[in-house]
Amino acid sequence: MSVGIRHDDLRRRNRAMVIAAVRRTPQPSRTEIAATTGLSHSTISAISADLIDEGILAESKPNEPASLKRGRPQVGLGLNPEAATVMTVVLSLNFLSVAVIDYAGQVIAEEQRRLDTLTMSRDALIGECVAIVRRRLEDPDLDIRGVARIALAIQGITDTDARAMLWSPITPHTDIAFADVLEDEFGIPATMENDCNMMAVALRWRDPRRYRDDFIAILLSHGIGMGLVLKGELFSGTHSSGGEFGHMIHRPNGALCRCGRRGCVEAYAGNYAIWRNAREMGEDAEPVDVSDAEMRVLASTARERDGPEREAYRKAGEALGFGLGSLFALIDPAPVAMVGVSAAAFDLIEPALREAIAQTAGGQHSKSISFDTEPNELPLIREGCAMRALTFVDQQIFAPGVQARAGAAGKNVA
Amino acid sequence: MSVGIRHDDLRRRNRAMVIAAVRRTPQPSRTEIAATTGLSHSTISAISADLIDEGILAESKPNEPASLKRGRPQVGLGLNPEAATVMTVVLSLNFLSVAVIDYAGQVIAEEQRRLDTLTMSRDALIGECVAIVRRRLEDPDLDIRGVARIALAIQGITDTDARAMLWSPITPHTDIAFADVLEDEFGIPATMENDCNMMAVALRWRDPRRYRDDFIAILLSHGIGMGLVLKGELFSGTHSSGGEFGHMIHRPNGALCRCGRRGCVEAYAGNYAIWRNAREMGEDAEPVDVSDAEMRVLASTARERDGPEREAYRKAGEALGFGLGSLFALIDPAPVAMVGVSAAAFDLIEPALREAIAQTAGGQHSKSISFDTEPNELPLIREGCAMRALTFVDQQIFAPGVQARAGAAGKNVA
DNA sequence: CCAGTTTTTTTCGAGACCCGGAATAAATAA
DNA sequence: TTATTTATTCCGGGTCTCGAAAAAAACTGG
Repeated sequence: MSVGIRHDDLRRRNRAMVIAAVRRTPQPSRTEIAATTGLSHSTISAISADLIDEGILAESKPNEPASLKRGRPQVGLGLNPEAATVMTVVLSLNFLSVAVIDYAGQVIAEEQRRLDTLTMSRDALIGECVAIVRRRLEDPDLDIRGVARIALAIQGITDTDARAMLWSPITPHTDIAFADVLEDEFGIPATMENDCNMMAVALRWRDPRRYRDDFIAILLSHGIGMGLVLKGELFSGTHSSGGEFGHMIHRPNGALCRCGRRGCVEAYAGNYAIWRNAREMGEDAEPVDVSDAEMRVLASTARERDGPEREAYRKAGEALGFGLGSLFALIDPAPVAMVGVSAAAFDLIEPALREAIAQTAGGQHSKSISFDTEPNELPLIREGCAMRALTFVDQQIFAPGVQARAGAAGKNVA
Repeated sequence: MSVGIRHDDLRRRNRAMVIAAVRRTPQPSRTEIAATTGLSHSTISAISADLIDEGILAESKPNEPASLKRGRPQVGLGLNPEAATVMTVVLSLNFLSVAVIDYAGQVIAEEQRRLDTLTMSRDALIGECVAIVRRRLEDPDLDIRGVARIALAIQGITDTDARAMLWSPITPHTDIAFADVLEDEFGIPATMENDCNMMAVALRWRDPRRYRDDFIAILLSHGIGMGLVLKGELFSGTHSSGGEFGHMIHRPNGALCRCGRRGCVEAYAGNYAIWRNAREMGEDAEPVDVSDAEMRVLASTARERDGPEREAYRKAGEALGFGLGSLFALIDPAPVAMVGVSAAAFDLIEPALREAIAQTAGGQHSKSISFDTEPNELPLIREGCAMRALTFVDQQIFAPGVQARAGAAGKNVA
């Protein structure tokens, strides 16, 4: 049941909109902001004066007088880097990394650590996360007046409220409320995000032209994950982070998947699936970890000669193609970004993928569907987390009067 | 790029909210409205006074003084039936039906017609629609001061802007901009809706408890269609009405589908698919029309004895189950309503469906997924159209200041 | 170099809206 | 009849946005 707009909401929303406009565009002038938001010049003037007073925005120095135009030169507004700080925590297989980011989005400190996530106890895993955050918070080199928000990303399924990890391939433990743990420990609002969703968020900030309102980010790694932006909003399931593209059914009762079921897309296109097909181990072979280096060797072998390696990539392409076809039947085609180590082998995957997709209802214009590749997922995930945390700060801290707690409240704007 | 909230938007939105509150609840008092919208009593009082002045709302007579409570009795507000009129046009296989609905949602006139949609020329089909609308508009018995909006529903794919039918199984013609045709002809705003989406809208109005924020309506008829509500909003594709559940891939290179491709869910669960399996005609048999009566006979045969009929329903259940499993992998499980003639045979479908869904990632709690059945789709579609048209009137006509044109503007609130 | 032109930004007054609290209205209970 | 309770309206105050006008800050050109 949607709620009425109270009078004081008005200013709050318009403030948030101004901040968002400044974050989106490099150095917008007040006039530009007025144009994009549709508000009057006077309003923008008043709001930006407030924001500058509060130290959230700053006028940029007229260092570039390359105006060339006639009238009064417009003065650009920028985010004040010192207005706030956020922290990102990315937890992936055997790897934990945190970064401290200033309000303008620059990394000001980071730390990375290898650990054995698969065998660690639940408490040890949580403990490592808490410890690494604490080390960054207490770093004497840094004058962190206060971290305003922490965004964690993990490979796996998270809940809709962005509080907890429900299930993850990197650890045998389930239902860990990381967000609550960090909030209780440090008193800083935190959210728990899905890695592929963060990839999608990052892609949108990196290239808003290509990744605007509707697009798909697919992680081709050990498992297959997806982040989906529809109508400008990050898509999530009704209870969980959803978008488990890798576990759509490709062939009923087909190959054994890491999730224990059969016939999932991942059971044909995940690293372990490509590996066992290339080694002709059979579709029921127990999923094993394959290093990125091994996958790269596999890909070059497949490029060199026609053999089981090439066939394995073909099968992966087929599974991805039919899966995408089914997805497109539901949401219509959209630009796709392939991310992760197997994205570097997309040349081996693409032919079979396109052939499969052309046989589906969603693939009617399969020629026009465009794919982009990005072999390295980690930087994307970190960037996405940073933007997500900063966006929360924009909306909640600097546009006061709204209840905190992420997820439901914050309308998943990517 | 979202736009700022201007000062005059505020009243407009809050007016729309009050109207929505009155439409949702039977006879809410001003106090109740204040509670549900979160606005103050004074504001609600002012807005409702305006709306009553304008003839949009009306105070209900205190015909039921069954107050039982102590203080001043609350006076209920209701929609003034004469405030406006809308028209629904439902176009299905060989059948055209229109209804005139008052502002309170009561049918005040209707007309139905059989026609041979499959063989009609494009112009004849459009002509019939225009003619039947014209007859209702010019009906001398009716004092229609003006129809404020027309909602058309058609079986098939429509575009995101709700202007045109892109493809439909009921006619060989494609890309008919019905909404534009009617707007040009009568000067009344019109939208073109997908039949299954309207089913979902209607279900939500009929039973808001069960069908609240997330649910699925599946049409089991000649073809398989779906209407999907996620997070309280009607789901649509990026370009088309989307949600083509029937054309998700069940078995790559499997049975021949009406759409010309192979292995779609519909090729196992559509009426024609069940029919050809029951008759053991093979999966490549050309799809044929099967009457509802014939399907009912088939279902009772399947109930009586174990044979190809029962096996056909089992296969349908399996396809629907794996399809739902894939869908649930993407959106998480949600309540499902099965609508249409084969919903009456859901007892034959359900066992295989549940078995299949249990083998998928989305079906983890398959026991708890609840199915409801409704054998008759037409009344649902009509109701959905009526509510859709009325909601548009609520938002656009009576809360002025917003650009007309449906689709994009009107945020698909179900 | 200074007045005119152009463009951006700020200022100011007016109007609209919402809110809280007080006042009023309309019923029941005693 | 009076007290009590609940619903609705009225009123004063505060805040917001807007449009128009003024001010600011450049450039242009004689």
